[in-house]
Amino acid sequence: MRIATWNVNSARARAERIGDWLDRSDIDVVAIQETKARDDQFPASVFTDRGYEVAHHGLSQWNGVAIASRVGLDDVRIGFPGQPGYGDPEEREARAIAATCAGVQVWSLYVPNGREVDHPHYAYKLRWLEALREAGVARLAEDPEAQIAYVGDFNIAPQDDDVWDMAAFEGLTHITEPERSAFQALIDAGFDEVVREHTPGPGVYTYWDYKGLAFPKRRGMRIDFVLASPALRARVTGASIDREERKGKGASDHAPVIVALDGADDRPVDRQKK
DNA sequence: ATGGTCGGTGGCCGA
Repeated sequence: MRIATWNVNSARARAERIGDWLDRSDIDVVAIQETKARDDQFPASVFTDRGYEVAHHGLSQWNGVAIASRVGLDDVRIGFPGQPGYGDPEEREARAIAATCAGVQVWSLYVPNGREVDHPHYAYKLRWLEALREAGVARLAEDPEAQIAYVGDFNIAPQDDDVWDMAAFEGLTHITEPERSAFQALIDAGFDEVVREHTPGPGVYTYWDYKGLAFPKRRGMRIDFVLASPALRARVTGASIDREERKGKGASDHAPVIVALDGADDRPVDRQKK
């Protein structure tokens, strides 16, 4: 089984590219972030026309998350227990959706950006991550064998090598100690990050800004991850970052990130169709 | 080449 996560930066603007990517990528489950659509605007047919079930959660032109699966899509959940809102703690943004696909609970997560270190959005980001950790701890306490994948755009570069130039990020979000601690706390809670060991850096990224020819200049960031509970972590056989998808006109600023699990239809990641 | 990012929106904001 192959699970992917991809911040598409608008499902509508990216619909044709998403379809083309599905056609060539042999993906069983894909978690999508930043659909930038309400449910009534989401182009579900991109997925259903190709034999995927899809669940989408979008409240406005901001955020928006989805999961598509061709191996079953059960027990869809909107938001995680304790997920805070921005400003009004009761008003949750469309940043988390989950579904159980072939026995794996996949969470498509769009972690708040943080904007600036002294901005309220930054404190919100840290609150949001801590609440996610608490929800994960509670779930694993209930069922230590649960196969849970926390996947998506974490908007954190956990290591210095995860940005093209640390000096360029002085004073900015994504690389601060509290953000990195919040990410590490998820790992310490039992959700190991499984992509890096199969895609070692430096210079390996999942996001490149649209501005300033960042992609051709190889100025990127590694901010999209797959975190796996212990039972799921034991099944991971490989991972890859589809850097090709960042190329050309009409690309998202994020590349898809793919993880392979053991299973009857598994095949080596380095033999995947391009 | 006197510009040099997108997307959604509505006449700017968010990333």
